[in-house]
Amino acid sequence: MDERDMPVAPVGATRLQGLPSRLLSQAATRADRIVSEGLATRGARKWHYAVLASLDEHGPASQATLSDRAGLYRSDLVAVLNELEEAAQVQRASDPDDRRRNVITITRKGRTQLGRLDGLVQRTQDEILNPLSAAERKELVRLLRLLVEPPP
Amino acid sequence: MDERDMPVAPVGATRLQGLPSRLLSQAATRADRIVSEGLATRGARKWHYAVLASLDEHGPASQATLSDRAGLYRSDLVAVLNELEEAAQVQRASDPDDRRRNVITITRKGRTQLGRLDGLVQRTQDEILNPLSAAERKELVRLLRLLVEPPP
DNA sequence: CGAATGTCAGGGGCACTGATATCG
DNA sequence: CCGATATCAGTGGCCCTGACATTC
Repeated sequence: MDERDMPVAPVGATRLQGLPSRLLSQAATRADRIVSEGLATRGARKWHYAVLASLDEHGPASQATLSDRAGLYRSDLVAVLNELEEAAQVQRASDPDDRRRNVITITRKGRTQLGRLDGLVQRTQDEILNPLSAAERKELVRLLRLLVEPPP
Repeated sequence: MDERDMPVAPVGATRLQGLPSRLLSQAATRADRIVSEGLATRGARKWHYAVLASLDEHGPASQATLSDRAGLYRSDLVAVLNELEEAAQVQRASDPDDRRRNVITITRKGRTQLGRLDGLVQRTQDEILNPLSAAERKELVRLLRLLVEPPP
């Protein structure tokens, strides 16, 4: 080691390495990369998957409710829906009962795509959680849930 | 609830809500926002803190080693150092022993700023981990470490 | 020569903030 | 009038890649 690089402070004292916010960030970045690479092989990104899954599970919805359910901004949802519509995976129809709204519906093609993505995403989760045992995986999910949705 | 928004599929079946990669992403985003807001009150961003802390703990270093230690790209480090140098928190001097390199050194002002940031960051971590007990916090850090640095 | 270093230019995806026109 | 809805425009920070000149 070069003399200029000799530690001036105790080596074990590294604040950064154990900083929860940093660990979260690094883990999330790694996870996101794995998921994104997987989805990219099917021409999708994570919001495409989230929107399709949300539509499949909860049925047709307006863009506002879809935005709430999937967890992305209404403004960002527009572009995602444009792409999904272009791929004929969703249908965008103006709501006759409330002409401010669009009714978004998943199509047959959308369900087919979702089927492909589901298995794919499941495998990416396995890859991400690979270093953890089954019990540790459950515990991690539990803890993350607490961080994300603080219980009332 | 509007009839158009009634669930068509079983409600508990939500794939998204329990997806580890999504939970990681949401938790990291929330954590990052809290940390960033805190640092912003001192005119800093997270990479400023990481670089200052790294310099303080391991001593002066070239940009390449600093990039490795702090965990950001060399190309992105340049701008961060420009800003830290402008604030007189680090010194950038060309290395006489190897004229390709710069030697980055933390200054007195840099240490002062780091002192302020340290307490601040510590409080943000507490806020982030607020829903967890002490034991749960330790466990979360342990699990995240496993995800980030898979043991050999 | 090959390899490392600092720098710049640029893209991509995402979080987030407005403004605006339309409609209930 | 007030509020919600869809849309557009734009910003900022971050991840990441590629190129380049200089120096070892």
